[in-house]
Amino acid sequence: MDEVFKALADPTRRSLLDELFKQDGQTLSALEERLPMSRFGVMKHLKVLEEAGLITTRKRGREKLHFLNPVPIRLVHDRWVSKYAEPWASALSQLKDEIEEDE
Amino acid sequence: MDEVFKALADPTRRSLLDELFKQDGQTLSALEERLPMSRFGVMKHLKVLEEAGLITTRKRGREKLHFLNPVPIRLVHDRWVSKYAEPWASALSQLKDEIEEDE
DNA sequence: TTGACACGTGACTAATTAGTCACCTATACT
DNA sequence: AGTATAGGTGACTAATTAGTCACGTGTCAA
Repeated sequence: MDEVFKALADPTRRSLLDELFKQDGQTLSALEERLPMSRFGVMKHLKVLEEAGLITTRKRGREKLHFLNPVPIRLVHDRWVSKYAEPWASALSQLKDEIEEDE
Repeated sequence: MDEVFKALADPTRRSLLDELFKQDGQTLSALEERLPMSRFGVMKHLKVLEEAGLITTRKRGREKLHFLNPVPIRLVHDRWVSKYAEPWASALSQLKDEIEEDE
């Protein structure tokens, strides 16, 4: 769980997920072309994403294909994000309190 | 947005949010007691959370009260998490593919 | 007004992380 | 076989981050 949050903390890794969201199953080389970074940097990020379970991989000959795995994000959503995102109504009352305090 | 993800990446900061979720409006000293960390460490984490907009603060005399703000998490949920969490059905078919591949 | 209390700041150290590179292995193509 | 292509490893540097500490400021209460 912690690994998922840490993996999502980096903008490069989020844009990698975005890339795979646009087109799933891309190779390392394909992903490298789209990022302003060396192949090795991309590799490292992909490794972090894979260890967090956010992507899965499959080998096809000498290529490695990368696939998005929505499961961990779903878990983060269910166990964590929804818990804090739900009190939406209370946010409004809190906003009201803040405005009142400025007076 | 990036600040929110980075703020959520640290387990200490997530547990601070948990603490405020249990009881909103706690002071620095109160939060410090619950964590195995010096006051200064907690202060730093609270600062990160505040700059990400995840908490808001209010002064009461010499105390500083900390309040949970669900808005940024809601934005993360709406703009980002839901995008990846929704393809739940596709996860199942992906799982199926993986099982087949192991054969 | 003295002393205790709650919080804040800047400097510092230690640990983690991002990114690159030289070099290597495995697959493909002719 | 020989060469190009796709990916992998370990070591290294630079940047970021976590955590602590000495010291300072504002507030309360006798």
